[in-house]
Amino acid sequence: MFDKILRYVESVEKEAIPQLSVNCVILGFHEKALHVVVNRISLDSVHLMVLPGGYVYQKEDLVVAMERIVKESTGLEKILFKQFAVFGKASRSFNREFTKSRVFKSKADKGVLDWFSKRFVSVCYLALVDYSKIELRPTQFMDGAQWLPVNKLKELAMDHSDIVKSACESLRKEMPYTPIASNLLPSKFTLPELQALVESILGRQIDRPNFRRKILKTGMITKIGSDTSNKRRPADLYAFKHGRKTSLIEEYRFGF
Amino acid sequence: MFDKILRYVESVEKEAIPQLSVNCVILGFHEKALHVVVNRISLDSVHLMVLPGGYVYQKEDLVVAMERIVKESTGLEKILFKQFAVFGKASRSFNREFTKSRVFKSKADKGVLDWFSKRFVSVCYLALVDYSKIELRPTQFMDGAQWLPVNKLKELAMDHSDIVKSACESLRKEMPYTPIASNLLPSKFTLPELQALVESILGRQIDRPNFRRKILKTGMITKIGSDTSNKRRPADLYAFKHGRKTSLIEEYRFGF
DNA sequence: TAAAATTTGAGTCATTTTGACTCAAAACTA
DNA sequence: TAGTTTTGAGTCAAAATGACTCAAATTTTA
Repeated sequence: MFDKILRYVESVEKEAIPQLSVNCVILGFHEKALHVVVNRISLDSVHLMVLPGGYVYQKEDLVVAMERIVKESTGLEKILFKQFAVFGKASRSFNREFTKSRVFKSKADKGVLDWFSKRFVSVCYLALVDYSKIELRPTQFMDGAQWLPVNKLKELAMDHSDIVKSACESLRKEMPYTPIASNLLPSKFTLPELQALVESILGRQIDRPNFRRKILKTGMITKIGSDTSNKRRPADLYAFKHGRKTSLIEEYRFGF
Repeated sequence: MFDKILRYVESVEKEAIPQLSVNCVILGFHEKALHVVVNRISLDSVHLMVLPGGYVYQKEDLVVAMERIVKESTGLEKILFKQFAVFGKASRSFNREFTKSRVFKSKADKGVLDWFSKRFVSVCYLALVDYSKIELRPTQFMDGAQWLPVNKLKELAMDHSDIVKSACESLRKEMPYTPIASNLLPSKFTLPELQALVESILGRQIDRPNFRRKILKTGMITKIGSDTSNKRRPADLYAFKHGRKTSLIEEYRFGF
């Protein structure tokens, strides 16, 4: 069991930059809450919750590695992303996860222990995707990715919980400058939906009439029809004027 | 000549994370312009202009490596810094600098060529320092660091010019949220001095009376006396209320 | 030595933006 | 049909903004 993984890891390592990894905080918006894609690694009865990530191949651009990793987990290409942090403490390895587990203790051979003790520097990206367009894919040695709401996030392995926190911080900071939301919503949406998204990113409530006034004045969205609705009074439908973005460009300024 | 360098590099490499480097964009403010610290590597008659940088040792935190590099070039500790980008294209090496130079072509042995062809992923930090407190130090194999104004920057080696540009972009974005300036100015300064700094970061002029009004309303600075002056009407002296910062915390909000 | 020029500090004012509201319309509920 | 919920539209006082003018303090120059 461990042998198989170890052989796989070692074969990948040969073509990759050693001790360097990419981790992706893939964020989507669902039921009025930000969600993040988390993978579960199962080794016998031990389960590690980790962010999607991996090595960077020698002949692969860093960004291409990131896009490959996002595609592996979500199937999506041409996503909006941002490099927001690098985690690189000297003590940064899976060693703690390894040694605190009895299963690892008993069954592990030296090779696995070595790999789990290896120091990694991780370049972290956040990726914003349309929740409704995703079909999560199990990847090799991962028994299924899943969406978890970021605010009620369980403990992830190593420092991956910190990475998610840092990603949300970064998103919140970027918010006032960019039409970020266009990548987290379906192409057609209502103002209340957009407001719920902005509120969940900023982490605070916004007065509804004021939100409407401000967001419309930026000129970043256009009304494209009515209705769709389900409950109560039908809401107007809007779309971002320039569609989805794949890079963060300062175009509009607004602050809440 | 090359042998000596090669032996040095190889000895460092053994204790360091391979193919990973840290580069620092050390910024200071002088004569109404942002300046950046640049090192000159001389190998025979070939001169490379590069940003201060280096390896990360296996037992060294990433941030500690960055601080070590800044200290090597400027002598300063406890500086304000920010990780702002990672440069990691697959083609990223000094190979071009190597092959385009006749001196390298004729004299180089295989070891040097190999090192210069090695792909590096560089984690980039910007560091904000008080220009007046710096004494630039020559480091090993570097014949002297120097301050260069960022807007009339000559071509640096590899992609280091792009790194500087990216750093300035990042600084401009951070500006409205943080008392950044406190680390780029002497502890006592006049409002016109502060304004010149802010203008050089934002890259545009600001109305003087309006600047005064806004900056005072944030409450981040206090008047601590008069005069010092040199020319014309003496200006009031100010200091940042909470001194210098070593981390970027959102405390004040203002936008120009 | 007085007038001019330069730099800094202080103030005005119309316009815009903001934040906290109310109110009505359109649907569903019961 | 009355009540509830959700969305869209509007009001209004206070604050912020941008474009100004003007006076004070100093040096320059004539």
